[in-house]
Amino acid sequence: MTMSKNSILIIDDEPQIARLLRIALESLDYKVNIASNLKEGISSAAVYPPNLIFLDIGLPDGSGQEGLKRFREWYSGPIIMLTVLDDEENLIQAFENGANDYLKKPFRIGELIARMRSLLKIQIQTQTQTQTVESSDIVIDLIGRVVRKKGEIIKLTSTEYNLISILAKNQGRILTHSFLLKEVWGPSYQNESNYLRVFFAQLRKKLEDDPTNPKHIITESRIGYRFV
Amino acid sequence: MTMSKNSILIIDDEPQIARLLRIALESLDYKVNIASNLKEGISSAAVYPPNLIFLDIGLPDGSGQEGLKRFREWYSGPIIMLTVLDDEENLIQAFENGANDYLKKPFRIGELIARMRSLLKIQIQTQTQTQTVESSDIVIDLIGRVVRKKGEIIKLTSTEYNLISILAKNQGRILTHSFLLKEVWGPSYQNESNYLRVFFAQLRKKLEDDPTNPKHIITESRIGYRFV
DNA sequence: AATATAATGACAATACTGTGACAAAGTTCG
DNA sequence: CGAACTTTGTCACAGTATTGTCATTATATT
Repeated sequence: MTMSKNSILIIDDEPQIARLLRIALESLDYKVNIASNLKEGISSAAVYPPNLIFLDIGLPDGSGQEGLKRFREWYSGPIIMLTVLDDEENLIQAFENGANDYLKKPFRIGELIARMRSLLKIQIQTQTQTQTVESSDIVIDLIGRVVRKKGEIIKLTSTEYNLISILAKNQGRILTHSFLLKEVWGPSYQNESNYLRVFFAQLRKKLEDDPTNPKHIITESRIGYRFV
Repeated sequence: MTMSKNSILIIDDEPQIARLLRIALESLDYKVNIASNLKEGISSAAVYPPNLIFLDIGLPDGSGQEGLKRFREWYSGPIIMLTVLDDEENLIQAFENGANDYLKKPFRIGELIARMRSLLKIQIQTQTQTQTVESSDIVIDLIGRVVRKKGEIIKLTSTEYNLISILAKNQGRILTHSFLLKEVWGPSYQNESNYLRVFFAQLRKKLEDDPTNPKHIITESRIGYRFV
């Protein structure tokens, strides 16, 4: 398996910082690439997309904020900004531009690694990629919270939408009753499986051509439901 | 019970902090709930799951770290820890326990909101690994609880799936009658080996090309069954 | 107050499991 | 080698648990 889950790109023009990071990260088995300016960083990431980027704000060939925006046009992984400026304005700007964290130099290496790991665990959802799930004539727009059938917008209540969106995000998988109840109603509702019956009936009435013969919302008896 | 997109739960025993946050967040149209201890916070979240939680580490009724762990048993949304301690050890522990950010009091409200928004944009990954067991044309997705044969989903009942999944997890190994009965039906069914006969017959009918000549579900006479 | 949405309970329809009877295959032993 | 025995496979049916449906009440939302 050559696809590593742990490739990190560092874009920083201060060699001591870059070296310090490389040593720390490589000792934890991360693969580290270093770029000393934005142009180099972008082309490195284009050739070999890393799983996470450290981006210095004070780069010689352009502001890091600009670089951040340019990365966000196509790069959806986590980006951690590094900076000597402790300027709230700058920090807010960075988050607005799509940064996932913002660390002030000098940073504590333990903190940096903890924050990096936390970001590697989660999945970044960028504004650019319109996350939709499609199944024949049904399209679920997870960002717009809109469900269409044959192009027509189907009006769903909030609970109905919450339910179908979880199913859609896990298309093809069976989701158990208790999981669905936990996700939509909260952990204290895990035995109220009649809620599911009622709401899936409504969803099928709205989404299926023949609600008595569902082709999308499939029940898996004694287990749960599945969306195909 | 409605699930607005912007409900925030604050768990903090300092009323001034909670009030400050409430004012700031409500002015941005977030719905704010406040709990002054862990127990209250957990039950509030259980009844009305928020989209993000602020959790103070220094709570009166138990360490915030403990609370964090308890939340992470079921709550998958973002959690931001608040603390007066600037202790790296504590911070690392928090991230290991599943925190998504860690802010030191007194915090700057602009920074707090920028970090909160950044977390609300992303989606915490819900165990989206995909453990599968394959055997020529049969693929068993252990997380999705789905079995495919030549790509087609084969509809299995819950008992059928329980049985085949145990076999799949122990691919190649012989599993005894009593072991299988114990695992699927419970320890008091260890002599009901006719159950196995019936259910394996059904599985073979669904999964084997020629059920009378099984190539995957193999009988080991007088011992048990095996999946290859 | 009017409307929309959610929760609840009762009942019918359906799917699944358990059960026993018997057939087929495999094993033991004279 | 073949009869007696043990184990495994097959089938159909009944009992049971789960699911779908509907009507009604509670709760939010406007």
